Amino acid sequence: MGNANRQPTTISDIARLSGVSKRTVSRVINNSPKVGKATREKIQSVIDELNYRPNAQARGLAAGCSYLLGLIYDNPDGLYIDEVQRGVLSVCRGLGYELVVHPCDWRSDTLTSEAIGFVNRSKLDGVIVLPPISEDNDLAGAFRKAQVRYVRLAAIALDTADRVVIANERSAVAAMAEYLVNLGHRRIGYIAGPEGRKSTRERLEGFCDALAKHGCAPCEDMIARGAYTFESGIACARTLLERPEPPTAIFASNDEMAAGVIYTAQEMGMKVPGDLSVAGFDDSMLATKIRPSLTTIRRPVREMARLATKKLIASIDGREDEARVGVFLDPVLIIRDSTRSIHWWREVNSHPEGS
Amino acid sequence: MGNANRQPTTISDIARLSGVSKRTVSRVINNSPKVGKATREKIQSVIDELNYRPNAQARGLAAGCSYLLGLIYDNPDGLYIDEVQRGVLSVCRGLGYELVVHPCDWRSDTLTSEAIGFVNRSKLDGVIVLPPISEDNDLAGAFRKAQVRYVRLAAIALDTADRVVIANERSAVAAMAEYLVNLGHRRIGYIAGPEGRKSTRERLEGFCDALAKHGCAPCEDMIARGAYTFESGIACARTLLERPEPPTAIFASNDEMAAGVIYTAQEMGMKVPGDLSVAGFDDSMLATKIRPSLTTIRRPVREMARLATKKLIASIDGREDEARVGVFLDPVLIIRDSTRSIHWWREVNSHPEGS
DNA sequence: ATGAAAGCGCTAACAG
DNA sequence: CTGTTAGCGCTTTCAT
Repeated sequence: MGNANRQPTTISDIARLSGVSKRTVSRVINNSPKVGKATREKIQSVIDELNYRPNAQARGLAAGCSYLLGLIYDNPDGLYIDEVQRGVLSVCRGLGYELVVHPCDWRSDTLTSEAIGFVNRSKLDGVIVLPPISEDNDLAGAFRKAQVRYVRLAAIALDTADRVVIANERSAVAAMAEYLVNLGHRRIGYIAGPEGRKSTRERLEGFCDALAKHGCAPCEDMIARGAYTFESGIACARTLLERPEPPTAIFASNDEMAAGVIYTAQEMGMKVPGDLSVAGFDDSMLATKIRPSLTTIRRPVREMARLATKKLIASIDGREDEARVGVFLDPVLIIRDSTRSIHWWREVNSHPEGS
Repeated sequence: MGNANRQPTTISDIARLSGVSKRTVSRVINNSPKVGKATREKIQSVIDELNYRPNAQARGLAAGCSYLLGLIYDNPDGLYIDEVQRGVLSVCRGLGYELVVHPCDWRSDTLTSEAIGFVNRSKLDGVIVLPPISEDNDLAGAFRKAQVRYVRLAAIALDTADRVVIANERSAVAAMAEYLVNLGHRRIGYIAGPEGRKSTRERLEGFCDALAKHGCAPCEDMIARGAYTFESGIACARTLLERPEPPTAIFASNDEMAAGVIYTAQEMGMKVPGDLSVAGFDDSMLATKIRPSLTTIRRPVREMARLATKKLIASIDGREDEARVGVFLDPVLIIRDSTRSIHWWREVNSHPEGS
């Protein structure tokens, strides 16, 4: 009160008003243990009273860091991005980090140099990389060479434990396969994502392996290749359903395509789930807003983002051991109205007999 | 070549290697005109050769800026957020600015102090504020008092021209009203958003005024109050459709609620658009993925974000006149399959007779 | 047109 | 436990 100065408070003000040196104030700011209790409290009270906040630029310049994290992605799914950002920020809060976002073009030849430039320009302390860019090992290599800390979100183990957080999609799709088999389905269609992504293969293999394990011949001609779009879901559904022996269930590897499948089936006069069970992947906003609501798989996106951020900050702080804990997170199978037992009126026993 | 040093190049390196002082290098970096042509070229060549990039932290600390913009919002719609971010970044690119994101809680009592803290901590050069927080005049006032530059995205003119970009929602909903009237509808239901937001009122008034202008008694008992959710759309639709004289068309003030209306109508055995026309607002991803596809209104979100960013940076650069140009952007009416003439088999003449 | 020198606000040896 | 003293890399008066 009184000196309502326009100039923001600095560490020198705090030092002067507390009757100590800047060094000691600095210690309090940085939670150094080597400060007397009384001194610390005195300083803290002055800090609180003036609502002092250290200047991150100056801090960074002196300490060689920025308290800035970066988020690098080329993913058209705004909901996924938003979810990740909120997860990241939920752990940044209180740790004093801020998040700088960087959507970019996966296919650009300058992806790597741009990414490095992004990090250097703002002196980012670390970056989190989202799929599908996270699958780019060249980029990861460039980061390592440039001494840029990073953590990737992925579906498979493509880096060391301190640099990756993995949604165990293989086990998730396996659970889906089992679920469908237990519902009595034997002819099960699969709509894959675009080629070239590792997670596409991971989901497909995981699904087929699980089917095989349950005695269903791996689904060779029951596989269609989509593009993660509604329209491609329609096209693939048509292909699958026009076969002489059409599937009784279709698992599309994302919700948009699954929505396309339901639409197509209904257009063709089939009832979902009566004549055809349909399942998706993502638990997107679509899942509960189409009829029937969609059985799907939900990745713990926000949790993954939180974990990735914790790892990254642990690594920045030099707590390398902590940066290594926790890698795999399990997606969960969400059963809604688009799937049904093939003989639902008979009450199928759904206990798996093997294992 | 040769001195592949791990230390990043600094301005001093450039100065030494070019045989000039740091001051002159600084002039070149900042495009000062007062540098001899020969000197400039010499320095530039050294800069290029070493691929030197000035340290943004140091630059900011010395110059009192950060080349960082902030984005403040409390909006659950991830797609909207993502769209805005991409818009903002598309103009940041090349101007050397980065974007720091800050989702927060609208209702928190500490919203203002947190927002100011956010800006001060990272010494942001300016912030863009999204609805509904952008409607908070206390926050805006606090920003002005704290000398924080900002631009708000909004639906009404709640600030000076250099501080706001407006989607003309009033004219957009008026166009929708006109469209529905021209289809022959007279009993038109309206599902409003939650109270307390100015844009809620703006849309409602704009719609009713337009109806009145076309001779439809303003829709008093045809108005239901939703919450921008699918479920609330269902509830409101039920209310509206169970009236003795149900509407022949319903305009829901966002797509989610419109989807709920379509769902409910179909549940009740009505055909959309045969028995009931339905329209939404947002052109969300839902719009093309439900059946029938949704007639709706699309705001130029990305364009608004771009314009807001241009204004903000113009203001930062002191080009105040430039910061004032362009305020209103027009949403567009998108006609799909969920609306139809009330007498569609008769070929209604859709030319408005007034005007 | 160019340079010398004083900081921006903070951290970090290195004493004491 | 606390203070002194240099910088971090850049901008910016003020001279020349």
